[in-house]
Amino acid sequence: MIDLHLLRADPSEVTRALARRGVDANLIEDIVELDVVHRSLLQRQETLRAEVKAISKEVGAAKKAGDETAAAALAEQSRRLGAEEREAAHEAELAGVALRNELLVLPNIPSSETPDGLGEADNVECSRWWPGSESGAPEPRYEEFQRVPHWEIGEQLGLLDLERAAKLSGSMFPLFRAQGSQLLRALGSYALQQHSDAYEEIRPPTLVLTETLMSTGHLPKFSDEAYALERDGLWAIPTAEVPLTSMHKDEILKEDELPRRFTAQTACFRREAGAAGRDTRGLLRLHEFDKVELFAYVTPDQAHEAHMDILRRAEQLLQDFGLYYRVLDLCCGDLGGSSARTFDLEVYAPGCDQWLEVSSISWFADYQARRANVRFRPADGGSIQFVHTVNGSALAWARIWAAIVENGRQADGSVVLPDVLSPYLNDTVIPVR
RNA sequence: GGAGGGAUGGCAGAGCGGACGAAUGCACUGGUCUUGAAAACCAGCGUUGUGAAAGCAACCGAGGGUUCGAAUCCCUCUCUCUCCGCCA
Repeated sequence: MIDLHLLRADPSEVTRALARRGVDANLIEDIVELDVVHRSLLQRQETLRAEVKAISKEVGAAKKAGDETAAAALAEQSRRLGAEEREAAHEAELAGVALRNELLVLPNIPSSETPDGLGEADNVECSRWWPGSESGAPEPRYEEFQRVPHWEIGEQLGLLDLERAAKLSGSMFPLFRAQGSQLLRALGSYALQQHSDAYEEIRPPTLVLTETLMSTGHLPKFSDEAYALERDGLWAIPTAEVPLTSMHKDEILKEDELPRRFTAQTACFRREAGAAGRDTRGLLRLHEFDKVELFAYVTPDQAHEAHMDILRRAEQLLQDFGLYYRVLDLCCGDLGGSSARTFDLEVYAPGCDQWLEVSSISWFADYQARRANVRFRPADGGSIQFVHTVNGSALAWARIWAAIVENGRQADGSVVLPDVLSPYLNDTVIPVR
């Protein structure tokens, strides 16, 4: 949610900023008008309420003085005003709900640093890395034996059983086997261990309340994207960002306990409703996948550094795995609705010859914190304000799994895994069967 | 799932129709005293909405109701504690 005060104070500035991501100016005008109406209704109600309270006091005084006639007359007057107040309250309530509903679907204001642009094609590539790139090695070239997609390798070596997965859950659900499953576990363990120096490890619930999914901005706008358990009023989380953002819901933190950093690995569930038919092979797009998330509540001053820390850590993991990747600075048009600025990390998978998005690292300013009502008390005694939130994947494992397996394929068909994973594996070589 | 108890300010805990935004204690902040600290004493000490301000309004788990008036009475829900049942 963006700040209503900001909208009141400078509607044209908000309109200009949101136009960068294609929001219609009329929508903002409507909200400003609704706000004026809402406040005047609220004021009318509160005035009536104050009168009722004042007269009620007089009733008590009159009764105490033994003047029953006066008391009855005052009570009658108060009753009439009370009826009026209820009516006013109802109107104010309706206006308030309408205002809130409009505000909830309004996206965040993009950072001034976020590049202009309307779609994917306008994202800015900031950097590329590949093994040896620091010391001037040329961009990687791939051997013919690395040009085998992971779903074929997975089947050949008994690492992946998508056919049986479909039998259980339908398409786009993975089933890892043997060393394939171990690789997945190793990836998660390695990452959580790497982050444990500064990020508290959390294992949150995977099913959450509607309001929890509201806080991050996934609802109300994107309900088609999430799995719902209607009978119980619960939603399957699309990312650990969701429970982490609401962990301190309705709390006021102390400035000196910020930043608070968390890391969590969870299953992530996505209906991928709008993506029917796209990237459906193998592990490219799944309804369920495991992901380690990095998250922090910060002060506005700490936000930039915290955002960069997550980016650095995600990149470090990719470098540890020796993967060829690029960093994209998402333009306004491709930015998620809650985000002010986002970097995407894409890994090159030689077997399917595609860049795979494996991380999305975002600064939300106070947009999510306002929805989740997470605030902090400044150390200098200033007034309470909303925290900022930042988060990013480090990393989304299914696609990393695919990239590692395709990269590591040897001429004989076996697969060599990154050395850094050896403490978590029996063997870093997956042999031909 | 069944029976019973509970939910009040940072914490503990009183209040159980009008004088309650809420006693008291602890914690915290400022002051006096002291070379400094402790103790003692004095003062202050929640959040939100609205407003230029004074002020007005809301908040005693949440939502609804009764009443001229609700922290206080009634209903529903949530969470929690104890006991029973079931279960990884």
